[in-house]
Amino acid sequence: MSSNLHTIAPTDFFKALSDPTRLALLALLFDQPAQCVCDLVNTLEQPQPTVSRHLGHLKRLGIIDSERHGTWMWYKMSDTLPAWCAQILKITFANTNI
Amino acid sequence: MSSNLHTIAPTDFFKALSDPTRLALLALLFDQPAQCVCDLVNTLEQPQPTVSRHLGHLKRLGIIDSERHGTWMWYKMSDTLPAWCAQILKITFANTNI
DNA sequence: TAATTATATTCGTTTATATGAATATAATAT
DNA sequence: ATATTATATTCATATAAACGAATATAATTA
Repeated sequence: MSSNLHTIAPTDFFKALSDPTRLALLALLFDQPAQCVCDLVNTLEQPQPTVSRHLGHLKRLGIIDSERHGTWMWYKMSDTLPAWCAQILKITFANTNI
Repeated sequence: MSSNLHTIAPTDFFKALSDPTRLALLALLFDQPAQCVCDLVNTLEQPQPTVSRHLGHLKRLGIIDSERHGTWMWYKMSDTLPAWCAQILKITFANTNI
């Protein structure tokens, strides 16, 4: 057996998406393979601790994953993200201006 | 011209969906034509002021509409709810246990 | 008009969330 | 070992959300 999908409560998922910084982070990670924190900080023009905390929030929920490469931490969408979560993100980014 | 779709910020929409009571209210209203507050209170077994406040929240955002019939207030999904919002609700209720 | 039923709002308080500033940790290079 | 770079965490505080209890409003009926 391989990818057991992570479960996530809908209210937790929606709360994660209700913060502008977190939603912007997900928009950046959704199409790209992976990005390090410093790139995300540069793109969003938000303080590094702010970005780091929000990434931690998304990771604890199982929405994103991280992988260390030297001093860099690369973040990407979780491989085990439930399909309905991915569908919602896709619809959101296709239909709104984040 | 007819139904101008209401616009709604994604973060506001997701925040609305992040509360269990509000999400349960939307699940009840999503398939049914309309329901009065007392029915929603009975179904959810939550205090009337709590339900009323959450309905007010959803209405201010343009997610639901209300219509008075005598002393009863009937609530239903907004006719001008953006399509992407409706899609997200559909996916959510089809894939999770609210 | 008074009483009743249905719904909405206010008030005070609690709990949760987000943030800036500072600091800690972790890996790498010198 | 020290310095540097990248990232995470802590602390204190500010802001927002949610709730129970009480009260107000609105329509209806007697």
